[in-house]
Amino acid sequence: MSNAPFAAVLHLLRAHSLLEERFAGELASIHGLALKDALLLMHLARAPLTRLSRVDLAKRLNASPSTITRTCLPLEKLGLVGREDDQRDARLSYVVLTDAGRARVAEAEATLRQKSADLFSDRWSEAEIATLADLLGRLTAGQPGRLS
Amino acid sequence: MSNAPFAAVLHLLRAHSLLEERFAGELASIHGLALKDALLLMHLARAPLTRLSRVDLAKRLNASPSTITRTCLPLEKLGLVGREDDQRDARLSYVVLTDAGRARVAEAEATLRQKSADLFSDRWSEAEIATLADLLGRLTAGQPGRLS
DNA sequence: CCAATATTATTCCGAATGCAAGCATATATA
DNA sequence: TATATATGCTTGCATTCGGAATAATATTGG
Repeated sequence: MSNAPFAAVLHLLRAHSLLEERFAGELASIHGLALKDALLLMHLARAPLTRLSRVDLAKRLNASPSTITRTCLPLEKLGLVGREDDQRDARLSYVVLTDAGRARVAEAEATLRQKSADLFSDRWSEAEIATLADLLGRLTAGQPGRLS
Repeated sequence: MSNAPFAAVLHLLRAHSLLEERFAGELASIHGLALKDALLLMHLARAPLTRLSRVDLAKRLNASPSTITRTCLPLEKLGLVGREDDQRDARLSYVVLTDAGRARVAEAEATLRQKSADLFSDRWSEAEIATLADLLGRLTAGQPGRLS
């Protein structure tokens, strides 16, 4: 039996811890956003009309609807997202990115890009990074919530 | 500017969500262990004398010492781990794997290996899986808490 | 048209976590 | 030796999260 799948999973779990440690702090101190906040805003920024329903956000973020509700509350107070009711379905209330939110997520994303680059700055060739991105992308192919 | 580092990070975050979703449920229902419990036991199983101090466990699991204390409590009640005081340093209290813990972690690890293999059962060559494991391993090289 | 079911969002509650504080012990320094 | 500092662990507190229950609305099937 091959050991590679198990090793890949264990290393992925460890790498995730590393990312949280390296990214969360600076993202919060510079932009006032938790990593999950930034990901939420990034999903909005990439959505048509820069808005999504809460269940849609929940699926993309692998979170429960209650988490989305609570996560959005502070973002609303900060004026980064707003609410829009659907004309045809009174149950839906979209989370929509405001202009301030658009600006903030652009800044946060720039920081994330920079820190992502830093992560590979040592002993990584461009081809290796691309291979890693490709393989990880295949792992989540067909999943909702792809964020490119 | 290359987009590969950012794509790799985003895909890694997504892949981690996928793992949690696919692994946590079955691991809990079959073995009565959360994923973090299993990882803790696996670290113990690989340690000399199958025991580690709590701060050591905290570093390896990227958790706070208080989390380790509280995580170990139920495992103690289940008889999977025990306590051992250090002869020379009265501050230390090792978490040591019991025989029951050794058996349980072996079962859980077998399940994890199987589910890891399942994760790549479609459209993945052995070489690709090995490459992914290798690249992820390089990402966490030099970090504490490597688990192979 | 009406009843049954499904969907969306929110709130409540229990579980898990980190930080800060506190306690006990060990090490370093004067 | 005596004091100051560092280390290991635990506990209290605040925060975050998911699941269940709830409420409002929509859809489906008779």
